[in-house]
Amino acid sequence: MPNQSTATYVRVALPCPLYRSFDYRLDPVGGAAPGCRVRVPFGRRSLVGVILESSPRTELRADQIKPVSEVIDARPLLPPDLLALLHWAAGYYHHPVGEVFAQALPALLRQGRPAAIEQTRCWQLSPAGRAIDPAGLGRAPRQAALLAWLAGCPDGADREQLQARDLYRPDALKALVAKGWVKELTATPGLTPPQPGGTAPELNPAQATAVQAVAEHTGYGCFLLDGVTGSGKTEVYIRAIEQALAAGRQTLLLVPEIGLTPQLMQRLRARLAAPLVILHSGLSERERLNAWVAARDGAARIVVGTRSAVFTPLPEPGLFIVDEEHDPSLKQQDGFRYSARDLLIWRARQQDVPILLGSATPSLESLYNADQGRYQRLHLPSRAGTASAPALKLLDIRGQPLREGLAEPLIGAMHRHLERGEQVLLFLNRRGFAPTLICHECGWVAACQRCDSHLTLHQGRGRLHCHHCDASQPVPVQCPECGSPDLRGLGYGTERIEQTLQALFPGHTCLRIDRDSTRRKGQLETLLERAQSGEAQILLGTQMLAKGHHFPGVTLVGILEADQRLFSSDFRASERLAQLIVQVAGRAGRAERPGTVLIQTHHPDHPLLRRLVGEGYSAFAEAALAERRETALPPYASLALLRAEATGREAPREFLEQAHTLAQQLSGPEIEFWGPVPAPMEKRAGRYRAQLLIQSPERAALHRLLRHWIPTLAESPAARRIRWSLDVDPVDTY
DNA sequence: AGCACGCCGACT
DNA sequence: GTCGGCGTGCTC
Repeated sequence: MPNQSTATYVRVALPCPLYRSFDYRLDPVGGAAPGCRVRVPFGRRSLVGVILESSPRTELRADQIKPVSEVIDARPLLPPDLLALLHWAAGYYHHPVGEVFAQALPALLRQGRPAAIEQTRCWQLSPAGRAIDPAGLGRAPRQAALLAWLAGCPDGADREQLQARDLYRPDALKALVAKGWVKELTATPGLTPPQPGGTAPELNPAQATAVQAVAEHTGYGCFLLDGVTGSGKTEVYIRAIEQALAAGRQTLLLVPEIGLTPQLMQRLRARLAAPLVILHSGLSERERLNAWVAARDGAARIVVGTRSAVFTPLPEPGLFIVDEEHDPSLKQQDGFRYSARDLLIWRARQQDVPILLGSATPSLESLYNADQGRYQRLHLPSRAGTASAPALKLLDIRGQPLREGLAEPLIGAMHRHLERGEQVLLFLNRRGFAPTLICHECGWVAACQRCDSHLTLHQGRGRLHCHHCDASQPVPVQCPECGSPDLRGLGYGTERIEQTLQALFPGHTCLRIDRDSTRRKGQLETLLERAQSGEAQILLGTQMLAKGHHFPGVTLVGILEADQRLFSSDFRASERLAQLIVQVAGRAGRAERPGTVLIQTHHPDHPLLRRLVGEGYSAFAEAALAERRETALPPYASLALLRAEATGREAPREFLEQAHTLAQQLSGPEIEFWGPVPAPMEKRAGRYRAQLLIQSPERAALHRLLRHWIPTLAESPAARRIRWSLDVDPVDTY
């Protein structure tokens, strides 16, 4: 080999909030390529970083440079395409490059552990064990508990999983193995073996067209798959994944929250005969590392994960999918505030791979991009099985008598549907009994000490709770101001409506599904099962009920409060409300029995609401986009939001004022500033928050400003005294 | 972020 | 007389 260039210096991304990388000398001259991890001295510490590039030269003097203490990876941990993605993301979101890298890696890799799958012992119920009733093991409660738990783990459970539930008892396990009820095996947890068995339904013409469009496409292309719940998006995903598998390619599927989509996971597992790994927040660090390595080495052919899975390296990518692309949880809401959807689109273009964005209620951004011809729109018009979508109706409750929050026409409709043996779903996005506790004598209201908010009365637990900071206290027996015992709950939460429903419909079972009623593990599943079996006829719930689960027996949906979101200060509020209404509506009905959706409102003349109800989501989106154009808001302008918070009220404002002054010097007339203003809820969890909105019709101009402004800001003394962050393309403004 | 250095209040 | 408060400086 002639003249092999020997890189002597490496540029390293280190996990610290600094907007630059650091150069080190690589002493035993030799191979450490970009993407390898190194351990380096940093100040008085030793850190693990990732090599960004290597070079035979450096601009630093010899005495300014330290040697790499250890090269951790002989071969790059991260492939060049992922380095490029992370580098680009750091630039686009104006976030320190080392922190971006740190976020992208599983914790064990961040700590310098080897990128290797660790086989672990795991325990699985044997067929004999399956026949045993754990309740019969009265004198061996530990063994009984293990049997009961393992019955729910078809793939077995390893030590870490058992320990997490305080079930790990070596003696008990040994005894169960000796009895032949449990098998001990060595396995790679996480890499689920293929076990297909589901049958493929026939595609309707729209589905077939969609699958064909993706299959015939070579290279990058972005497809917006838009169709109501039940129109068969999942089937399109499955067929497209099958095509990718057949071509020897991997698929990456992003979902908003895995815990909320067990039905999707079941279907994928039942249909796809290829190793599949899942990446989500519930995994142990070992499970996460195993899944990551399986994906990177190509052993996993399908990767399903929540937003951070966008950073999973794939040697043979063939298809990217973002399910529920409009969902705000695809955007990280603290620290490195990236949009997993937007990053995956960038990655698709860079890796020349088709990407499918699916939603029954596409984001206005995506609809706009489709209109502009940047995305190809694939429309699934009707529910598979050719039934009409549920009819939406506004229920004008102005001046109407309400029975504990329910209008008479809604109660009447509920009676009619229940009498026909059908189910009813009520949606109220507010848990607890009442959002306010007020003294009937003097008007005193129970307020949170740490937030600008009222405490919510939770009658079941006899406590007052703050839904913003999680503070909790017992309900006072008398007013702390005037001593009156007459304290009353004002307004309605799910707990209270549940009580009302039990009184109004004594012959029917009501299930309340919210964060309070599903706190314990497995409770959500139990409740959903009781709902789907028809054991309960009335389902009442919050946001939790709006995602993922379909209730074919439900023919009437009531949305109890739509109004608060109509007049929110957040410019995305009406988009969110429309998405929520359509998503909730989509929970109901089946082919032969389309549902009805009644929306209680004090504003039946609200133009966007009327548009949604009268003409559907697309028409709503068109009107909402026109409004965005007039007000120069996304997607017709680019936004960034600088947030600041501190324990004092003044410090965040002062920091933002300084930042504002600096930014005005750095920018031209094409940039507009709004603020600094206090956040809509200024005090939250004991901290005062303020924000400065930066707006520009030109994305490039906005980014030119941010590129100079943010690193300068980070070094300013004021920045040390407060907590601050930059949100590029914010999804909400509080 | 960490971690050290550095100069001012209440404690053995 | 010290222990320790957090301001501020630096990290190849």
